[in-house]
Amino acid sequence: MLTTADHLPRTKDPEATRARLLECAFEEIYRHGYGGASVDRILSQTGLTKGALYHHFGSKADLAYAVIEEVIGGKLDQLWVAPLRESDDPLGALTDLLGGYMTGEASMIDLERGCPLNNLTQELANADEEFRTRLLHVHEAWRNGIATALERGQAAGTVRDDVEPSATATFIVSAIEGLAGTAKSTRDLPLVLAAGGVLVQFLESLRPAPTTRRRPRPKRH
Amino acid sequence: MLTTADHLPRTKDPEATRARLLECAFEEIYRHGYGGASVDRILSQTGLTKGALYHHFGSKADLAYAVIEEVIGGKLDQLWVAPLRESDDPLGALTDLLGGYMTGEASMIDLERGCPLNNLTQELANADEEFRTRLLHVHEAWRNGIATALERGQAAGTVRDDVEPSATATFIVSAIEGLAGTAKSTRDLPLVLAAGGVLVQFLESLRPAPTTRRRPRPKRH
Amino acid sequence: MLTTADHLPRTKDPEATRARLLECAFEEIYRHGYGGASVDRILSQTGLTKGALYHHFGSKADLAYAVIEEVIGGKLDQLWVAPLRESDDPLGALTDLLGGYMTGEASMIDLERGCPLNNLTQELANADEEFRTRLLHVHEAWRNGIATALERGQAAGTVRDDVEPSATATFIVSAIEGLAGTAKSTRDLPLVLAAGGVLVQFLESLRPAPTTRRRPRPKRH
Amino acid sequence: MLTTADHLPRTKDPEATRARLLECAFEEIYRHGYGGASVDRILSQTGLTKGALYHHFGSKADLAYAVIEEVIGGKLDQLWVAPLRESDDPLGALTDLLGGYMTGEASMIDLERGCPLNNLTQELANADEEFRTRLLHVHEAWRNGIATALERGQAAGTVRDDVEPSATATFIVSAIEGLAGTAKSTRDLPLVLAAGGVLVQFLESLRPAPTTRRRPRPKRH
DNA sequence: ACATACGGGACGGCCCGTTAGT
DNA sequence: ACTAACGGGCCGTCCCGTATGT
Repeated sequence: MLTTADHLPRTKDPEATRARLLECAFEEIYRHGYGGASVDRILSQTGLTKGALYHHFGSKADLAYAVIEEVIGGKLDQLWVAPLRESDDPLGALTDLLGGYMTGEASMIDLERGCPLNNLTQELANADEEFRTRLLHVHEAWRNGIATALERGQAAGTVRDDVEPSATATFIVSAIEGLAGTAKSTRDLPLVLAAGGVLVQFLESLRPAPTTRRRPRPKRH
Repeated sequence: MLTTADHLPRTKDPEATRARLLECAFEEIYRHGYGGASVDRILSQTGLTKGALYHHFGSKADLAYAVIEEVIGGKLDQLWVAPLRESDDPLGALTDLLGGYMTGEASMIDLERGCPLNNLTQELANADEEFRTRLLHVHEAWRNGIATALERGQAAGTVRDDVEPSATATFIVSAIEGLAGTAKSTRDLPLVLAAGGVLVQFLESLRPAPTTRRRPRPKRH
Repeated sequence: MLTTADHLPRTKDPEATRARLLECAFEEIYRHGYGGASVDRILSQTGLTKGALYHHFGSKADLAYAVIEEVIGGKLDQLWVAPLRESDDPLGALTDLLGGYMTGEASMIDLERGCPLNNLTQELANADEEFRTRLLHVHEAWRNGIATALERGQAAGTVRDDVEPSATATFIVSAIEGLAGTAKSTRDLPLVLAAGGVLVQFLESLRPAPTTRRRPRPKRH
Repeated sequence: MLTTADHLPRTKDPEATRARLLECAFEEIYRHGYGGASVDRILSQTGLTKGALYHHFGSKADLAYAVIEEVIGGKLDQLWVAPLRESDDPLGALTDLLGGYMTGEASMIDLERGCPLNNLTQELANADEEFRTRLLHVHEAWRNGIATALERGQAAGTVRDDVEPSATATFIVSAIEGLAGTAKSTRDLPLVLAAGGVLVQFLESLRPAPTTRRRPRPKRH
């Protein structure tokens, strides 16, 4: 019998259990969708059993709600919203994010499985009002993050004044989700990159026309 | 007109039976997705039984394959591809289609249920290779239709020469699908219309710069 | 239109159709048992359809009845009963048949699939009285064939007089069927041959004790 | 004896539930074969539901595997193998077993339904390799039990030395199974008893020839 | 906090047989 | 004599949730 060492994942560590359930549930739902996700499969992967799950979450739906808000919402904020908060050049920042995520590995959107947010939205938005609300909040956070950044860009002079932040942000988000869907169905990376290039061109077109003087090309770290 | 009304659902009319199955299956899948679609529900709505379905289609998957190729592919061609085939001004035609479908009733994309093609793509593209292939073909027909129209527009002088038809067509399709997804989750028609307006602006930006003379604004029927 | 040549398997040749159905049905039932036999599979192998089958046979059971009586009964008579009819030395004849069939290829009993008669008996004898009756008739024909041959052997002096023909014939048939079952489960040909050798020894033990003179070893063609 | 009668079917008694499922499944399969056995019928007889079965056994096949190994294997060992283990006179012991089981009620082989082991072997041996393996193990246990007993008999002088234990045991098992099949199809008890008498005669013929003294007729309990 | 046993329902597959038609 | 469309039912699988126990 050990005297201490009680900080390790002991048999009873509700916080860690909950986190493991959330993570595995996210993976399962990402792969198979909500309807296709199997509670038993999640359990067998976590090594837990029914009792544990239904202790932490009231139902499969409750589990999915938490996945949407905590896991997906968290990842989206970290990947797409937070980077914009610090920049005065939202268009450049978005271009960087697009470039990084489409080619890189740290993206929420992978080529084969699409965007988890988009996947769930397509599957559940019109089936269950509760789901739609939660998904909507995540979407709104995304749109608002971009819209706010665009406004800040306008204040900083890196975005044209005649750009409507809300509509444009909505369009940008829609385009990104659409590209993710295209990636998922085609699995044709060059094609998606080319289409992403068109999006970047669109973003560039939102910059103020270069004055006769110098253009205030902002820094991109 | 024939004296005997032989076009009515006679006791044995395999063609009509098949068509009814396809139509009901499309509705069911549109509403609940493929996984959530219930064969029994389709049957009870058509008034047919298992035997009939199993005679015309080997499985639920076969039924869905036919829905994708015949129903969805057919509607998409009719709504989005055919109208472009006759026009030399693809940007104007697309603008009209967007305007008509987003506000109108004849669209494949309704506000609450999204785009059936996109729905199925999100659900099945990475789960089943067979499905992905069929969905891909429909997607390609759409993209190719737009790309070809853009090329024709370039030849006719209504589209800038530096536009890459394939990448741009892919982007346009992605944006449309993305807008449909946004519509589905927000159900906020004004917001979607505004974002659609941004897409229209983008399309306009693909027109050749007006020469010193006047631009040959093409007719829009 | 041909003037003659009407003896070829024309599109309508009920006799040939019936025969094809019987043969395919035998194969299917042999492989999968009666319950596991699929009418549709039989049909697809014959190239015929439901209508043809149910024209010739009233039901799946009727088809199986005909298989039992005509196909199985026929083969059994040809393989096990007819050869005994011409011999005055049933023990020698049975030994030859055993040797030939167990090693040879012309047997009704193949190593992997067992004896079709036995298979059906095990499956159906206690489930359906109608089946039991038909199977019983075939069994009786077999037993009677051997019993009669034993009696003839007794008259000819090649079989001991204290042998009870009926009981002994029943035992012999049982042992053969049992060996077939063992073959089916073990697929161990040497083992089955060895056990068959024991049966042959048993048969030899039924010969009259050799008199002081010479034994009348009968001819085996 | 415990004060609390905890051996009664409490609300949760997985062992008893499993046993009930096995017993009912054995009966159902005995009556209808594996293919004809209905899971729902088993459930309705046990009073349990799908969930319980699926918890204890992964599938209908898994249930049948357990029936073969535990129920049939157990009964066979108890009825045919164990009694031989204590005897130095296997031929006498087998004769007793044959006599007792063929007329008695405690037999695994009843007149109408045949031997459950044989039934399953005929139905499944060539259809499913997994089944064949399990059935083979039970068969082998039976054959080995008799073969070992014959060897012990040879050592004790109750069995002729020129008897090949393995081949003879295989033949005996085959003959018993064959008789069971005959019983099933004829339902003619006198006939089967007479044929069984022939088997007994064969067994007697395996005894050593009586020496000039008297044969040490062994005790039969 | 977590495990095991179990309830109960719904779904897709498949199959046998009939009927309308040729 | 034979085809093809269709009826209608049953089966095994699987799944989510609860109840009981520790």
